[in-house]
Amino acid sequence: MDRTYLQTWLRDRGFTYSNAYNKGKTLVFSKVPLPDYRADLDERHGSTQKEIKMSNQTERRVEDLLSKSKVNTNDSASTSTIYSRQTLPSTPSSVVERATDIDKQKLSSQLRDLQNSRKTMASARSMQSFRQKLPAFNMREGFLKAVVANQVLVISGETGCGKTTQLPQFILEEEIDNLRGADCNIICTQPRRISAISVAARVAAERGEELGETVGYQIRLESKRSAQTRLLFCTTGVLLRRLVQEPDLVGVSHLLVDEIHERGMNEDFLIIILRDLLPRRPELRLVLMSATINAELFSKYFGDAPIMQIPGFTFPVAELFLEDVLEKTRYKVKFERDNAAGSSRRKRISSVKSDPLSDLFENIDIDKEYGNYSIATRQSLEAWCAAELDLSLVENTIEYICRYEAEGAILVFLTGWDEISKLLDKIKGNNFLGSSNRFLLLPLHGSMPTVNQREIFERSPVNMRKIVLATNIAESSITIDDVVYVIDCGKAKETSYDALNKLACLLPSWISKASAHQRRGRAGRVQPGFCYRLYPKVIHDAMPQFQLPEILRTPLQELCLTIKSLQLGAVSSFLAKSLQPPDPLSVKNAIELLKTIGALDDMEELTSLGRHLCTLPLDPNIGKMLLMGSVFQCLDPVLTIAAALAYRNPFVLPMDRKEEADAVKRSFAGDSCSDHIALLKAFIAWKEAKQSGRERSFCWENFLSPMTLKMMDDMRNQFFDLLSDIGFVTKTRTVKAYNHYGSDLEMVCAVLCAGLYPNVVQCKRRGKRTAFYTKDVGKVDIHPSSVNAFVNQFPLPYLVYSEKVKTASIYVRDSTNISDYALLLFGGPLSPSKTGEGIEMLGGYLHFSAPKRTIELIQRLRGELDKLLQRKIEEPALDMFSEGKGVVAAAVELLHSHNDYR
DNA sequence: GAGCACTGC
Repeated sequence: MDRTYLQTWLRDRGFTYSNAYNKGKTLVFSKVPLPDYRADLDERHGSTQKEIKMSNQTERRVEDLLSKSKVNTNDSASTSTIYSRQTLPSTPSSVVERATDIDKQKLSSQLRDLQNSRKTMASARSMQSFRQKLPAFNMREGFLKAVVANQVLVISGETGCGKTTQLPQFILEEEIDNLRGADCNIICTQPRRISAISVAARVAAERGEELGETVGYQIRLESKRSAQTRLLFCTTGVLLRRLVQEPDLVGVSHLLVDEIHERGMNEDFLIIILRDLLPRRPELRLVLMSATINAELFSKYFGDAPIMQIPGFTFPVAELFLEDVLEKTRYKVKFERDNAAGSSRRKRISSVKSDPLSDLFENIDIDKEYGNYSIATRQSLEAWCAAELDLSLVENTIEYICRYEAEGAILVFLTGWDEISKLLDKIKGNNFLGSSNRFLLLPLHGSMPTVNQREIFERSPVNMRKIVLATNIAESSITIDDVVYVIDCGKAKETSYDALNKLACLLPSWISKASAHQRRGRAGRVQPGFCYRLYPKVIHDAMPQFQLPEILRTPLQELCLTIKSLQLGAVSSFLAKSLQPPDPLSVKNAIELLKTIGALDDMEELTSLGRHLCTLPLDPNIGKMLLMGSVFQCLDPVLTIAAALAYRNPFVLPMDRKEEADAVKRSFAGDSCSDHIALLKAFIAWKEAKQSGRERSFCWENFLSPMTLKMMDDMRNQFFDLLSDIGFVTKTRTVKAYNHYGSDLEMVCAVLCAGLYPNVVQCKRRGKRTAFYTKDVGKVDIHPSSVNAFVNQFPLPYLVYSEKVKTASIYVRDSTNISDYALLLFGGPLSPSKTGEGIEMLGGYLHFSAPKRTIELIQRLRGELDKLLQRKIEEPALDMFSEGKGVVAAAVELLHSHNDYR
């Protein structure tokens, strides 16, 4: 049965697809119903009503300001005259395209002469002998013939076969040899920035040339390429952006898409576009590169395109499962204390939160299944709990390797920060390692400051064993060459998207077989290795073959916007062409959100705002925040906040000093009750420190990542350039020219509200504390890392947030406390209340009441503000502050007048 | 009272 069909079928019946597992050859689904948070929403907080109290003085001032200014609706400037469709200027034709045929012939022979002369160099010959050892080398002729004969080719090859560095290079050499050098334009996409750079550098070195000559790379905000560049390695995201301007990829002769087996969203999306593009570009050659594991899927998708297999080359890795590890190490698993008193595994099933794979094991008759193993091992298997990781078991396995096995680094795969931290403490506490200079114990996590430390990659000195405690980051992003022992706990935290509750989840779950294979391979890069799997073989055999593709695990608003901007037709019918189409409910949620923020109209067509948002490489909400920041003259802070939200949080999480780190973050936030303001202040302080040459110590003392801050700074510049491309700012002026309200935190928070809407939380007083509610899921908690965590009473009645994630509970991660007026003036559209004289927002979820006069005044101001904004969106160059001075001033007046909610 | 991982003209 088709998995997608099943997924929908299950969803409709309240089950989740992620509960699926393999039992023999059939897919089994456990009956864990999906909670529906919407169930009793009305009962819990539908009746709340916020009363707006506006002082007479404020009312008069607002009236006064408003009466002085009237925004004209400029009917003549219709949308179509400004944006007559996506008629973006076509890419400037490259040097090659402009060249005459004679020039081209000349260039082609120059390229060939250069290539030939480099082949004879001594360094090139040693490179050549290295290349000849790669399994891909023997496939050269067959591969090149297949590329000529087939428009689409699927290459499957394991790590170490050399497909990424060799195949694009073969094409390049062949084209240049045959005097087609001037005409060829090869692009090879990589999912990650680092691999795009390192692969390009490797290929350039193999060809004996500088990076940026015939071989170059391009990633966001960074490129090394020239007019001579014939082979470009770029991230998939860069190619997708290029497609917006150049839907037919004119001038590209060969396109290679690498790592498609990972099923990233960008790659899955690109593949749909390419399948449609191929008939329009019959001479374009497409090579899809995948791990062996699912090559057929892609071949089928492209009408049974031929598959070529390249054998891999890694050293053999011996594999031990839990039962073997127990037998070998003699470790005794202890029953959990709660269950100790004569309880059996059966009882545990009902008491511990479980999953199908864990249940599968819990239901096995140990004595029958493991008859060949010792009694001690069987007792341990009986006591072993699949649902929770036994850190002592991990520690013991490390100790065993250190004591009895030959030298070589150990890599331990764990699920997250907490496990890494606890295990580190445990090992340090037990001190089994003896003399500390014989071991190097390193935590490795994306948000830990150790991520960029050299010692992780460098070979540790002789007689010193390196032990790395890592998350999934070590599975593909970071490669540690000298690993000989891998310890795999079999789980990873995985994002999923619960479309029913519009909720992103981040929960630990069993990895796929493909992932387990990849983890094992990490032990065989330099010599034969060992993989200790801390879970039984029966669980491994029942693991799903692959992880669910990203397109089925993520909210889709940004993807939907891109589909509209590429003019690929109706979103749902386009996505239905996907390798595995997403849940229609996810698509519906995304479209609804885009309508809510005003990017799509009722007909699902792009609005003026939507067209602007397409040009920004950002999530639509953050893009809107950026536009509103430029419109309302607080560009500087909004550039920073948008960059942090789009990239990553610059605060690092050191393991031993987390209280200090929290305190620093709070001090940046001051009394703003805002994580976004904390980010902003930290960035400003970093800039100052950098100017006075104190960057390093500043970052260290304030728990900030210099690399992230640098990236944010670069992204700010990119955003400014993009805003100037669409006319919201003028390139000759600086950010300061658009920053009149940049220091006005009320205004900045109002713009945050405009961008983050409809991510609104109601703060409700419950005695001395505050409870938090959202429309979609009801009660939520403030994430403990937020500056707003453990605040008992807030000055203002609402929070806006950038992310809501279900982990241990449903958490709002980064939030900002905002007033009623911010919401009324900058939130979603207002509608008259169904019940009385008030106004409503978010389909009646938020309800405001006030005297008729006040309501009318707010509605009038909001109406004028909307008109002004609409004009600005359609005529970005409009000077709002001469046109709508009074309106903006009235809004500012109101934002500053909010009555204290406490 | 807790933080999988990537990425963008």
